[in-house]
Amino acid sequence: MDETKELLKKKELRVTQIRCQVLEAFQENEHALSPQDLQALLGGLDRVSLYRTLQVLLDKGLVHKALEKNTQTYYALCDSDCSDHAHSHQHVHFTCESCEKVYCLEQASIQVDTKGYQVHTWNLNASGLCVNCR
Amino acid sequence: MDETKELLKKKELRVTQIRCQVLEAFQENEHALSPQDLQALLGGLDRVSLYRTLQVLLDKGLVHKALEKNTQTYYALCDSDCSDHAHSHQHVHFTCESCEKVYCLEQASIQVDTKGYQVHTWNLNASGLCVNCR
DNA sequence: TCCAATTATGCAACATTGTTGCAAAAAGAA
DNA sequence: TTCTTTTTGCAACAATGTTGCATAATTGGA
Ligand SMILES: [Mn+2]
Ligand SMILES: [Mn+2]
Ligand SMILES: [Zn+2]
Ligand SMILES: [Zn+2]
Repeated sequence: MDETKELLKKKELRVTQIRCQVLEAFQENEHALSPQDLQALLGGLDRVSLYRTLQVLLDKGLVHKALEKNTQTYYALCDSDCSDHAHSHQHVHFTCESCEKVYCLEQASIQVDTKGYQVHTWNLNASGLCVNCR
Repeated sequence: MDETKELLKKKELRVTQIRCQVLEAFQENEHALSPQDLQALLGGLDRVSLYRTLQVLLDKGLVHKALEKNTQTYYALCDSDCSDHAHSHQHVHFTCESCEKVYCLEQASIQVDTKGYQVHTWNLNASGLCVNCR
């Protein structure tokens, strides 16, 4: 059985064409994807269905929002230990100025002192040159 | 002469009503403002004129984008040493989960190790409780 | 103070992104 | 296959932002 089918069944989601296609697109790309990227990759699929598909994958902890920029939202696959109620995404998101891809840097370490402001979550969007373009 | 008029003249911008109003709104609020906030504060001014005004203030280094989230862009006053070609905004932006205001934390310190990715600029959006709501 | 040149504003129209309601289609269980 | 439930696709709508163009305001100088 397909890997994507397994993912969906584990989350008790129906296996549909669009969900498989979207998950496969993520698996075939190491960088985050915007809804527009997905539309281009998957060839003119319905916008509404795509947004609803992404919402379902978000809700079930299969993808997460990697970057929200300029009305352009990017998504990336979650870690296998993410679930409906426990999304843990305290990692750096990196936009390459050369290839314009958005990467999740799970391994990056960060230390912040916000002096009086009590931080619950943070979202660090860095940009520069990725390992491939450097 | 008004403080806002001086700011505009220093940047060789014409002194107009909408520019003064927008700058005053920023001066009277310690937190960042969205175009929608400004429309509400300044009472139904034209949307197009507001966006063009913000763009001019951006271009001249009078304001900067504090946060871009969910098609909602916030702006805040620059430091006095910002100019057309030298915007320096490597500071933390903080969204309070209680009062929903967006603050610039110039004093916060941050250290990131992105292991192989060469960071030119970064944008840290933290959320939690601000000093007033804590 | 008024004029002329330049710049800024307001309006209409449009673009993009995303959402909602609803009927038709597909998926899953039996 | 057949039935029930869920998902999809379409139309319509909403919010945010942009562009072109005519009108209005600003500024420097007569
Ligand atoms: Mn996740
Ligand atoms: Mn600035
Ligand atoms: Zn790159
Ligand atoms: Zn607060």
